[in-house]
Amino acid sequence: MLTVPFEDPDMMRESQFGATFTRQEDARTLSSAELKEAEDDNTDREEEEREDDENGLPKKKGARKKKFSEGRGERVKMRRQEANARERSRMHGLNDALESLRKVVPCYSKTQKLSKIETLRLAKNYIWALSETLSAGKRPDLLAFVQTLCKGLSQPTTNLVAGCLQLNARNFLTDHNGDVSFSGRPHQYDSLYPYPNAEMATPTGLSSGTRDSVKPFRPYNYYASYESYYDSASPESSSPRFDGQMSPPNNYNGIFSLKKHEDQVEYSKNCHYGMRYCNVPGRGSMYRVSPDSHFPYDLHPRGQSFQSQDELNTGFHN
DNA sequence: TAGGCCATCTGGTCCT
DNA sequence: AGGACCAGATGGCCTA
Repeated sequence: MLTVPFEDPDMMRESQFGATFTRQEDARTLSSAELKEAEDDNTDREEEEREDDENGLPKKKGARKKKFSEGRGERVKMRRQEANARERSRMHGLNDALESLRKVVPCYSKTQKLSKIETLRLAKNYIWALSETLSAGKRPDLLAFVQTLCKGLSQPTTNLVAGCLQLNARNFLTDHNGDVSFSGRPHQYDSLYPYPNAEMATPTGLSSGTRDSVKPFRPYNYYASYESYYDSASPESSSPRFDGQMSPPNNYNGIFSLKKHEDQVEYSKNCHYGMRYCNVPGRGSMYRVSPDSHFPYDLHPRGQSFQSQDELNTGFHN
């Protein structure tokens, strides 16, 4: 099926026989004359190959190829063009889907788009991190979360995440193995935990208080904290490798706070972010909504303003 | 200038 | 036969 009108001048930008045109360029449309010329070229080449035979016999086995009738040749080229158009359309659809993914993944930025591969990696990390959070049933370590997000991402992307998080990228750079390691205290970390009663497992010593326990402050051992929390596996465990690259999200939005981009309205409509944590009829929310909810990881019922997230966002947005 | 990323073309394969 | 999907090739653009 033709998904795009064949006549669509934009879609039908043609670069027959190898030439390529970018979307911005005013690529020419192959004229029928050019098509005919190309066809003749091919036919001529075939003829030459046959004539090259020293015995004067056709080089190619079998009966001499039936010369395309003009009508058939045109039809073949037409089908090629249609196939090209379909392929373009298909790839555009794929790119649209990728763009959608970019928007729901942390650190969406219109100006600094994540590459395709980085988007996929980040999405995978994001899913993995969220899954871990859910299965753990407790508040995860923020840095661990970030580190998980950055696993396998490129340096620029990691920096981007860092920028979003207002953290120093050095704090969660990857080592040579592609692992994320933390080597310093995130000075602004406390600001991410504005709730005095934070009960989740926060980086040791960083939360202003916990109900479970108060762990000693170990400023240079966050990775250990990360490992303990995500001791099951790393995102890599389910994928072959990361090529030692890591990529960072653009803003803190999807994860620790709502993204403040143009789609925010849509989020509200579609149970995006905020949930993705949609209300469950009769229960208010499918997740616990505690009065002393802790920003990054607590879930809020749709409709409630993510005030705390917004507050945090002010610090995260570039 | 090299390398990364991307869009497009193209031919092959599979499926309906 | 024709469409979807895929991967390789190619060339343009951008950035370090």
